[in-house]
Amino acid sequence: MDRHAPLYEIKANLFKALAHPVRIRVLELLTAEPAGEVAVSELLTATDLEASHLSQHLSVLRRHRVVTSRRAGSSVLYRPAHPRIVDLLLVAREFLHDTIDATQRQRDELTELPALRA
Amino acid sequence: MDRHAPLYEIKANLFKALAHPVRIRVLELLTAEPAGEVAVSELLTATDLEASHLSQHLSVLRRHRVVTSRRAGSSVLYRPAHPRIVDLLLVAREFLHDTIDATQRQRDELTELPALRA
DNA sequence: ACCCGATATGATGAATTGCTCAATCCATCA
DNA sequence: TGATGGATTGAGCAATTCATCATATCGGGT
Repeated sequence: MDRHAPLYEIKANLFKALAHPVRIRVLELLTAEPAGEVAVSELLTATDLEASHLSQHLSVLRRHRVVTSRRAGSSVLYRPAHPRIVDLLLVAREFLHDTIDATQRQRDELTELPALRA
Repeated sequence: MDRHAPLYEIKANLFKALAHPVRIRVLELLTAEPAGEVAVSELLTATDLEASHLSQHLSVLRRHRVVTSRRAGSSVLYRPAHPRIVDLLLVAREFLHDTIDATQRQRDELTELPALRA
């Protein structure tokens, strides 16, 4: 991969790997599963994507070692490659929760004050 | 921003905001500072970028509420907008630490075994 | 061996993002 | 107010990433 690049570049690449709605969706499906493993076929029905399209995103996640896969007969099972990946999603969620709340409050104030003036 | 999009899309956008080496570098400078605040001028000398270039990246970080800024006289100070942002970088670092270690070991094995055969 | 369902890869044009340069804004100080 | 240093914004082109389609691979069953 890019192991010989400066650390901030490697880190940026990791975030790049996560920077797509389909890939986030896949990761959330993987982390939601108690078994920890999900078959491509399940991802396919859950996301309603074209097979090759999903496969390309899975390939990105694999290339960045965010997930690992193993064959089980004719199907392929994916799982998060490391517990920290799950953590990243959780921390992101906490951040967004607080941030969206704050901007919501801000918006509420903005839409409320003019009303009081009327 | 994009508050009315599905959550996985919002999350992807957050990671997009982090998905660039310059922005990672800036965030690391911000989180390294015990004062918690760093002036644009300092970022400028630390990163050795063109002012407008840095400014564009700061703008991305602001737009996604990853950092906040305030004016102090003629200069502008930036800081991480939320403790979770710092956490994201730390978790990413842990993940990369483990992952790079693992691939390094793998590579070592690969380069070692052929040698033994000779 | 052949076929079939499941998954992965490769190539192409479309869309997004990043970089460079010029222009603008904003605060300070003379 | 005019000039100056610090920071931001906007426009145009280059580079990257995405979606779609066609093709290829891999296992399992016949």
